[in-house]
Amino acid sequence: MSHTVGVRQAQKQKTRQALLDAGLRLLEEQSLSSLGLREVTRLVGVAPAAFYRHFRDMADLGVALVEEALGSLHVMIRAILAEQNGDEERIEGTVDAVARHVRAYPAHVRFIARERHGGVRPVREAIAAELGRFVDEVAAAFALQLEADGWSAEDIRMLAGLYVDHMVMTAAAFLEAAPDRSVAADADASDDPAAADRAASAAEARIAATARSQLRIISLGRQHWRDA
Amino acid sequence: MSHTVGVRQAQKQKTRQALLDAGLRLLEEQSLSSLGLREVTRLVGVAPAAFYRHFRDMADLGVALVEEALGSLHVMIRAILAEQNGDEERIEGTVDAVARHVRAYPAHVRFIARERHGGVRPVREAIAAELGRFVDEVAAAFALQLEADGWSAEDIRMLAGLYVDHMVMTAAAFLEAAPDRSVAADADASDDPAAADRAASAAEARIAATARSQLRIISLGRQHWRDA
DNA sequence: TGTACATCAGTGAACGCGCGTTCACTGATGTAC
DNA sequence: TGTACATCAGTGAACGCGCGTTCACTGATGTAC
Repeated sequence: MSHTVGVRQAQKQKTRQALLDAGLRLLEEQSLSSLGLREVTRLVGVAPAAFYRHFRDMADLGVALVEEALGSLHVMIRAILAEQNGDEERIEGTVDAVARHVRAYPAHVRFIARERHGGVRPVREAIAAELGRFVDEVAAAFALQLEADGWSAEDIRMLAGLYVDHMVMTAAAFLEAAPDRSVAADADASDDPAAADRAASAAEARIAATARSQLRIISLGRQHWRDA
Repeated sequence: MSHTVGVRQAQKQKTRQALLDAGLRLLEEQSLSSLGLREVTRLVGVAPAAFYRHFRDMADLGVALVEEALGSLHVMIRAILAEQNGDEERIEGTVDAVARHVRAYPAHVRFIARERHGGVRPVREAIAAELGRFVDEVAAAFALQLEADGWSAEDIRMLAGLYVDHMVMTAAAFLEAAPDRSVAADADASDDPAAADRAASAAEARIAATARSQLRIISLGRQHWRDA
């Protein structure tokens, strides 16, 4: 046990993570291109110059956040793809998993939705690359059953893309339904927080129902693809 | 002809439009929450304080841009919905219309894609409201044929939402394929601009083919919806 | 184990700069008679 | 038509402020012997 990783290195990692956490928190209410270095270091409680020991600039921190955010999503995707039930069960499982993921990591999901088309090129590219890997993964899982049905590799990827895009859109929709606790007075309810929660749950249920129906449409289309 | 609108009012409109144009141009490479008032007035060639004669702040200018950007889209949507050909023709017409729209108004499309989940709440809300109106319009057009087939209003809206979301995603994809002329040295080609154009066209054709296939999947799903 | 030196994460002060906002103003346009 | 006054889009100077970046530094941790 004499050589864990070194006290110094461990402390450095802790500071780095604190910077990422602070950045992610501040990004709930603004976009990356307007996030300030001093804002982040102030929230962590370190000197502004300390930032440079960990990141070249804000774009660099953003790319690190992409990896953090989409790494956890890979875990989720694999769990969904592992389910080998019927179509309806897989649809329910997918929408539930997305809903749970958004509840568990709202800030990460918001960050990805916001910066996917945001103003910082390296971050956009990192997200696009990561989502592309996603599509590959989903396509590989689909290939097992669809190749036997005569699907081309290109069509399988097309279908996988549709699924992944739909998941991202559904995640973003769930996010909009979640109550925004950072705002003192909200317009969409009285100042009763329980009522706001109930309204948010109802909105969530509606989004989930819509997402399931849309996945059913896509699933039906997939089943009849080779007939056409 | 003695009373056009008044010289003063016409001049004011011209300045307002110049501010919107300058803002939109600057937003091609950054997001609204980092766009500066002085940046915009500098590009137009007026004093910073002149901004306040037209907009309360940048969020206000952003909301005005939403109306400008999505107003022109309504025209496009109506044209697509007016086509009364077969499924395959409507799919081709839709994808072509999206491609043409992105070519004609790249900056507007980029702005909507970027700020749809961006860091400025009033702008997000304006975009959501406008896209909602879109969904209504598409749903109304679908209702004509689908109600007769036994579809519920809720399911029609669900399907319309899927179409609109797919169109927005396709538009964003076309945008990424377009050559970025603002960057001096681009990584994805030699410094031969014609080669870059050819690469962009190929990417565009690939995106269009994928989008058409995805619309076919959705269309097939729609046809078999009531069987299930 | 103890000592002498190297490393390097984080400090704190300083810098020049561009920002948003305010204000009293100017002078062309509009209006009343 | 001409005159006297009102309106108001745009000016330009000023303000205080927080920003990103640099630099020589400190002192705890790591390493060699």
